[in-house]
Amino acid sequence: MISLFNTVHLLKRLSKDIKKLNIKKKTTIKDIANVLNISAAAVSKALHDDPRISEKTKKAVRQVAKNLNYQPNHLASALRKGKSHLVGVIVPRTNSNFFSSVIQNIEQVLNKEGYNIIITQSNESYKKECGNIDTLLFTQVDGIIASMANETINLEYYEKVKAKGIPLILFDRGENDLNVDYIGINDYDSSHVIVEHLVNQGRQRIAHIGGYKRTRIYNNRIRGYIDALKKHNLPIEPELLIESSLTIEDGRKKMTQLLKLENRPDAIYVAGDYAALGALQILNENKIRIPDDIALVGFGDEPFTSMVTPSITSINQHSEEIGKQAALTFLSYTNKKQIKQTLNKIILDAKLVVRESSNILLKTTHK
Amino acid sequence: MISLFNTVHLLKRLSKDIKKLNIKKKTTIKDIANVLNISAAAVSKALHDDPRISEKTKKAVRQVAKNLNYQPNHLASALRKGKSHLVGVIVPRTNSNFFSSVIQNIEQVLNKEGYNIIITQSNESYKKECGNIDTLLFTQVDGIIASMANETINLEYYEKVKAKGIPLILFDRGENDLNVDYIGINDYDSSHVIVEHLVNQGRQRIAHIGGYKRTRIYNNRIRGYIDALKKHNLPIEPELLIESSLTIEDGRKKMTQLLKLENRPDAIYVAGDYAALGALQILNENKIRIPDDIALVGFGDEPFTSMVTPSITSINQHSEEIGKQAALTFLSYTNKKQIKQTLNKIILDAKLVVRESSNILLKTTHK
DNA sequence: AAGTCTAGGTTAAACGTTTAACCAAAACTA
DNA sequence: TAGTTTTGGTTAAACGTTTAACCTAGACTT
Repeated sequence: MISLFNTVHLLKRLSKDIKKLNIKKKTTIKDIANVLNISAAAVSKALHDDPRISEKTKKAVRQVAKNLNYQPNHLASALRKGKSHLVGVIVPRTNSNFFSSVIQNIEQVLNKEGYNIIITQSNESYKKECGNIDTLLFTQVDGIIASMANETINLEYYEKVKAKGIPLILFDRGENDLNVDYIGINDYDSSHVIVEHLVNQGRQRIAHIGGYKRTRIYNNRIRGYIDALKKHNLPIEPELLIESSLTIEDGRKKMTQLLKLENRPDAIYVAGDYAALGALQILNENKIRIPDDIALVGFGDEPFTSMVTPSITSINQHSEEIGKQAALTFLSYTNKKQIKQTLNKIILDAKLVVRESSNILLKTTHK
Repeated sequence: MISLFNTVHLLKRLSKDIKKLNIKKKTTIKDIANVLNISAAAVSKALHDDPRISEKTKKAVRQVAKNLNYQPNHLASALRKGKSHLVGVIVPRTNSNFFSSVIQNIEQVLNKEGYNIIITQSNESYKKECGNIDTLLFTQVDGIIASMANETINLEYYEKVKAKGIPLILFDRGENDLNVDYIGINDYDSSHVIVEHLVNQGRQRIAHIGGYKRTRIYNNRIRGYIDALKKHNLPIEPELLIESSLTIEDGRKKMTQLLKLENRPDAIYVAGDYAALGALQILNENKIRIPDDIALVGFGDEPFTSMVTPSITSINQHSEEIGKQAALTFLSYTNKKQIKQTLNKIILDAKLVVRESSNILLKTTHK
């Protein structure tokens, strides 16, 4: 009996020892503690520069940590502290200069503070977006920075995030009803700037291919367009105001539609660069001179606006600034223990980048 | 004395109770256990469909979990199991159709298996890339899928990943020396396909604006270009083979350089779409007819290749397939306990997408 | 000399799961 | 009927940190 017991016991010990030898276990705080003959707690404190640990010990700990190639186990500390130091980011797609630039800037700011980001794409689908939110909550992110899908109307899922008590920050595509922080550009004013520019170029019949009215930002652009026309005493004609999904294809379709009008516009303001590109293609294909016959203005300042012929005038949305501000807004919550969203709307002024498609002087110039 | 003790004790209890009441603590496995009067372990097993738990109990557990809105704490299970279920992805930038599409497909495949991805960008900088790797290792990712920066020559950091014993999978930009899995297209063959196409179009002097020779994929494209010329008995002239950083600007520069030649080429094969765009701009600005005077072929099938005038023939790199295969390759390691990278190179055949810039017949056609 | 600080730690519990090892009762076996 | 399986769990330890609470030796007071 004893012998059997001993054998079993021995085997157990043996397997444990083998494990120790074979699998190069990652070094932990305990390993450091063992080497220095102090407690693990002391090591933890030393690494966090706690005032109750002597400078001598701290130095020793740091040295041994380096020697053993110690990498703190982020999961353990996250579990203990109840914070994952992960921030979720939801965008319609990364494959757009605007979003990828925003993300890059969010990352830059957050990395400095020890946060990492998890990027997810909604592909403009509400369903996918809900899935993204679930995934992020499951991963225990400490906050979510999002730009909503075009489709999203139901805010239930976002309320869920708020209910969890983790900070939620929206940018570009947001909703006032949610009562959370928002960073974006002044869409209403941008329309004014564009109309003003076109009027200065001598245009009188300005059409607008806008986004979905139900999406707040596009609605603002439409309102801005209308008010700006009023301001300049230009007629507001329903046939010149078209709602679009703003894809390339739809841009082509809506432009074709405008060309069929008896009284054609002499300028088109498109609420998105991709649709503006579609419009440009149709104009080119129909040998309509840009901007001589019809001027064209897009929105978003996507890189391709300067690549196509003629290059397209567009609105720069300050993606860098938006990303930075979004990250900073998140960080402003991390200190406070009691999370209480105090509304914080940051509205940036957009910048018009004038290119060939709306400026006759630029047309003939070639670098 | 007793009274003081009691007071202190009471205060402690009180504060604990207040905490319980006030802060809506997330429901844990224990809460479910309490409700059902079973052990936490049983709940855990029930949720994982362990055969040793009765169907009745499982149902009850699932029901209570739902009622209490239970969300498993990913950090805790990750800590316990030693896996974070996070996969790191490193790309030069997300702001390119190729990479963003690869990422999207990686995500799709991994999400299904319960993995999330952390995307980081190197911006083609070796230094940033090292930082990315450190960050990912710190976050305890279970694996890394990467496409290396142009700059990267020193493989020390990647060796570090291998040393940690976590799977490393490279795509597009990889290095044979690392001896890890790789998924990419056949660059050498792609060059053959392109040259073949141009020869079929009657071209005799084919130039190549290539990438850096030290980067394996660009080197392969160059070798393919040379061998294909040989195969068709076309002369190999050093002045027609140019090394470039493949940015738009450099594309412009190198194209300008080619136009200065006494004996101009009648076709240009550019190893990247952005540089091809730069070349296109120069050709357009110089009123050189494309493809009549000079045909143009790019590489990468970026969306803008079909947006510009004329549209640019290019090579589609199967980003979807690359992403999927990379994810699947990672997953193939997650089952095995002993991680032993068994070389697994997946080389896909690329597809030539012929557009106006290299096909006279298409030139006049408009959809 | 007795009391009080202070420096520099130590101890032990906790974060929420998972899992190896154990166990009691019921059901089967021969 | 005694022994063996099976069923359906339970217990307790472990993952690596953090942190509140405690401790001790020496220095400082008065």
